[in-house]
Amino acid sequence: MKQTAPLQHNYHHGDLYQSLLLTATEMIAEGGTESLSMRKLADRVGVSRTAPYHHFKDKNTLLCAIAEQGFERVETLLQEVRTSASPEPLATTFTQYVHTYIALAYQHREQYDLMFGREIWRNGTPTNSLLERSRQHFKSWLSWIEQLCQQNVIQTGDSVLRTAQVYWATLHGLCRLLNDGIYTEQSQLEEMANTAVNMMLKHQTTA
Amino acid sequence: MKQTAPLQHNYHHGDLYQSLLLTATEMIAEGGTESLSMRKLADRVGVSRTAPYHHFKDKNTLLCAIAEQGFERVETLLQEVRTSASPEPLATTFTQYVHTYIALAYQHREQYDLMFGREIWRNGTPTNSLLERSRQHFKSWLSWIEQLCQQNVIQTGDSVLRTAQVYWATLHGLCRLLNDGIYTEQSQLEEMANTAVNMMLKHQTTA
DNA sequence: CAATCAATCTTGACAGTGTCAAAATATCGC
DNA sequence: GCGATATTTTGACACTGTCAAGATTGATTG
Repeated sequence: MKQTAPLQHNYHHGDLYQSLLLTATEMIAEGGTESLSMRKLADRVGVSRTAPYHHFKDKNTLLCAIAEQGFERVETLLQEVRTSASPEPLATTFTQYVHTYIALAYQHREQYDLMFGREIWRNGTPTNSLLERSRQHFKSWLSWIEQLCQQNVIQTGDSVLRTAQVYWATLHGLCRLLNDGIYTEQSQLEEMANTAVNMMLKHQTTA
Repeated sequence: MKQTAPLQHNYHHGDLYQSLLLTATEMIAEGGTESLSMRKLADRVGVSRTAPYHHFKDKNTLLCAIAEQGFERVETLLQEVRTSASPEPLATTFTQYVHTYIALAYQHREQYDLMFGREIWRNGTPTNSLLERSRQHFKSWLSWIEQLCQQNVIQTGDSVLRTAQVYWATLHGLCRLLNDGIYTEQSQLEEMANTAVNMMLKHQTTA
């Protein structure tokens, strides 16, 4: 509420909340979720072990906040792609999105793992805020697939919902396969993305 | 080497190796990888904390052994399906395999997560034995996809390798989506599997 | 300005983890 | 039975998340 408060050190540390979020994201990017301990984080930020607990109830809550930012990023990407009045045909736009999505997941692999990993969704408890944002993102995706179906870019005999689920699963599966380094490497990324797009767009085509 | 040794307690404990493997698998099935600690495992088997370390160098090694058994299971499934001289058309066989695979992944969800999760593939170090077996399984999958391509059950303009990778990614993505409880529930499993199969089999069909 | 109150941060503590080193024990080949 | 070897145990260490109690700081009110 106070906007005129002097920046920096308006309290003990300043904006510790943001500082924690930022540093934690860095640490995760460097060495994954496991390399992030609340104690090391506090150390790196320069506060005592338990200081973070006044800004994040849990380690889980902190992780949820980071995951949430990841969802914001992909949501932004999706919206940008959808609203960009590109002269390209919609199929091309879709293809580009797939490539960008996979590239993004690879670029922020650790955060991506966090977004969909068991750390939050199985062990931990997703924050309401995170739940909402992730659901909203899937709705955006669903809505786009619906549009693509209506405009005959995607032709499927199955329901839009199922199609959206399976298509996203394909995308997600590719990302995991890549991120986990199983059966493949990043160099094959482009080709695999193209193959995936072919599979999706030519799904039940009659010509 | 000794086959005639009296069963049970031929040493301190008996066949501790197998006992550990079995109990650990149980514990994982019950509460996931995180609920398995070396100490609790030792407790449950009835030995001291560090006894397991004479049979498994690491917790990592133990986990790899469990994951390996998972790969053995799916490999067995794949071989059975392929060699069963079914009167059904190959497309039907493929569809059945997809359903069974997903069902299996769901039934042994924690073990499945272990097989492909970051616990082993990122944090830990996959055992040579595990590496080999997982690679061999992908080869089997690749070989099947190749066969299906040759017999025109799958029609794709892309390379067999890329097709196999993307198809497996789709399958895997579905399993994760399901296992992690993101965007979907098990009740939608059948339909989603069908949608996925449709997408794969009608990939670039001309009729 | 002084006093109160709440927000923030620190120190101490606890139970839990993986795993190494050294000591104890049991089994087997001779 | 003896010595070697495989197996198990006890003790210890550094690390984790997080709770409770106390100390410090900032904002608020009189």
